[in-house]
Amino acid sequence: MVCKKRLEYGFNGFQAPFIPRAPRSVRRRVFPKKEDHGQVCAIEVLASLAGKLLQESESSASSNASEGNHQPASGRGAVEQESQGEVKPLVAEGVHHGSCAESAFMTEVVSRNSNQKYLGKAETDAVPECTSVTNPADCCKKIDPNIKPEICKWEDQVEHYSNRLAEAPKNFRESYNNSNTKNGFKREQEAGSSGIEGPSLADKCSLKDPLEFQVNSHAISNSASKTKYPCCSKGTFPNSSFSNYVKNSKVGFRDDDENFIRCNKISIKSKAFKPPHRIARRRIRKLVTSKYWKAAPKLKDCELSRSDAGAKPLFQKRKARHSFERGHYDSLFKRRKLSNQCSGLTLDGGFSSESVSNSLEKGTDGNNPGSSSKQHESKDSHVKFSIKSFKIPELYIEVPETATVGSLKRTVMEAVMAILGDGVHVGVVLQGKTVRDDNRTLQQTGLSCEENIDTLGFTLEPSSLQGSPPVCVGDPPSYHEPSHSVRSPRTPVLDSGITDVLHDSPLLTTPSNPIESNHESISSPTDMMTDKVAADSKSLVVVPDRGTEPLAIVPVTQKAKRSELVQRRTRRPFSVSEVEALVQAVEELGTGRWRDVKLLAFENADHRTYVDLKDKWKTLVHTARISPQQRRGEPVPQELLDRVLDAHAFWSQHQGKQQQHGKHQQQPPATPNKLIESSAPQCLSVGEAVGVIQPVGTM
DNA sequence: GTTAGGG
DNA sequence: CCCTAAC
Repeated sequence: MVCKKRLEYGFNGFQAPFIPRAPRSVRRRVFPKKEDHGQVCAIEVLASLAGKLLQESESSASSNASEGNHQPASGRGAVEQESQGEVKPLVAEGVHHGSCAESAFMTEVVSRNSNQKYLGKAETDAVPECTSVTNPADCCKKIDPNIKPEICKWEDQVEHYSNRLAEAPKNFRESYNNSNTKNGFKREQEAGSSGIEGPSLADKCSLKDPLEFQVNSHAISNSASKTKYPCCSKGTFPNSSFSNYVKNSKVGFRDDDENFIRCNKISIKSKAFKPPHRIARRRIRKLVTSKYWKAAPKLKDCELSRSDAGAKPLFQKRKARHSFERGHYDSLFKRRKLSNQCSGLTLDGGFSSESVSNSLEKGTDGNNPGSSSKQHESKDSHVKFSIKSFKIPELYIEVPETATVGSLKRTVMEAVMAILGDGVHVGVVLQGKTVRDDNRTLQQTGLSCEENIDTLGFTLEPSSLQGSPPVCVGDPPSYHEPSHSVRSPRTPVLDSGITDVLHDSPLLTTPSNPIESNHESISSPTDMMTDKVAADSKSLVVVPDRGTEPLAIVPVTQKAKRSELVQRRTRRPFSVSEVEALVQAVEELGTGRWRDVKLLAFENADHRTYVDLKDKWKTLVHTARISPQQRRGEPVPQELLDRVLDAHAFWSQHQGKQQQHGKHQQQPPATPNKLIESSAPQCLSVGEAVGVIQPVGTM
């Protein structure tokens, strides 16, 4: 009996005050091509709001509120939901995650110019754009009509730069290296002169100014990663407001500054573009200090801006990295996988969470914190809902007694993300029945009458639920990335999924964009959620041990293990120049000295470990041996492959490991002719070799 | 911490 | 790329 005693937790739901925004990688799956925007935003709006409320009112009484359990309503932050989402979709989509809901909310509220109280804190955190508009109503007016055209332009722009990026990744690197830190590919130039590179790097460089590039790329990255479009036209914000915006460092939409870059051609140092959302996250970061936090964001940052050239901070702590992205894939996979395996459901069918209770409020705000939702019929016939939180009910997890709290958190997080991973829709339940007709008005539905308040509930429904089996929490086999073929071959730097995002976006059709910058949004949801779970322990209910009951639970030990080991690094195909450098280094140092190879040719490419180089060499050798037709990925010049074979043959037959003997060149069967020409005197001692090469790329 | 090799 | 065994 290896079975350890396990603790089962009935996850009666937890509050999700923050926007459980899934990482892009997931989001793209979550909202693929569908017209989900409206719904998505609805969730975010609601969730965001809930967050606000939660923050303001410490009331925790609602934790386990189940259907019908309504409590006094909070005085602030009611989400106004019009008959049918009007402004919401577009506006919200134009905003960037974290602030999405808020801003959407704000916009809506402001636009209506009513019920200031609803602004509450959100107001200050929300973005200023709309406030810069004299007449709030105008804001929305301007937004809607302009979005389309803006999108188009934006698209063009994105594509434009995307193409430029795609065609000159090395140029960028060079530019970057030349103008910035010492980072870079030491032997880039050397490689370029080897003839393998073809046209000189400089020639191909179409970017005159590195700065410009950075700014632009930044803009691109933002847009690309978001797959969203500007919420306001350039005409919406005067420059002044922009500068203010920057100065004040308010939480806001990144789109805004991007808009300015794009529309007004303002040349600002990239520094000025510290993503507002990052600022926004600050407060979150204060609350959540997870290891995931520290690692992921920075990592991404670097990867994005520095391409594959030396990026110091990269991969320093591989183990510590937690790419939410991957985790999501895992979750997704898990979910799908499990849904087929588990007979017992972990999630209450349909995931319908009566996590949102509600209450109706009359003419005035009750100001009673603690309610999950409130309904209010105001004079202007607006029904107001205040949803304090959504809960995910019926989530069962099981962990060993010896599991750590951290693993518990992760387990819960994974379970939750598995659920949210595919995207959720908001469902409305009235009197126990799901209201499916989206076209009915609240009035028609009976959502405007007090009598029904007690029986009104919002649910989170997996977008892909439709008749799908229940979701289970478990630990599926390791996740495998989709084959590369699925991905755009033009995504050289990161395959973070942006490509897919773009593809999936009904609004942006840019083929690909190697840049991504939405890092911080990647891990935050996780942490927030996990953190929340921990904090709101009330939502965790220990479920009596059910013994043999097949709850489809998987030992957390494995899960934990997986979670902690983080996920795969983003794949980063070697560029030809890198291969060239690798080949040359190996020619000089031989195989078996990967660390030296690394130091020699990839010292500044922190994302390439010596193991990577070794592996690459391995694949290179393999590639060189197979027919060109069987090769995939960026074609490696035959010349290089030849050199690979030569060098490999040479070193493999010369105890390559310690070419120390200095005499190993004594008639190497495959005397690497090229090896000789290539600059690597076979008799060169390590020291010499290094001495010769080291200086080359130093700069 | 490095290497070598299997996965 | 990851993971591990074996230095």
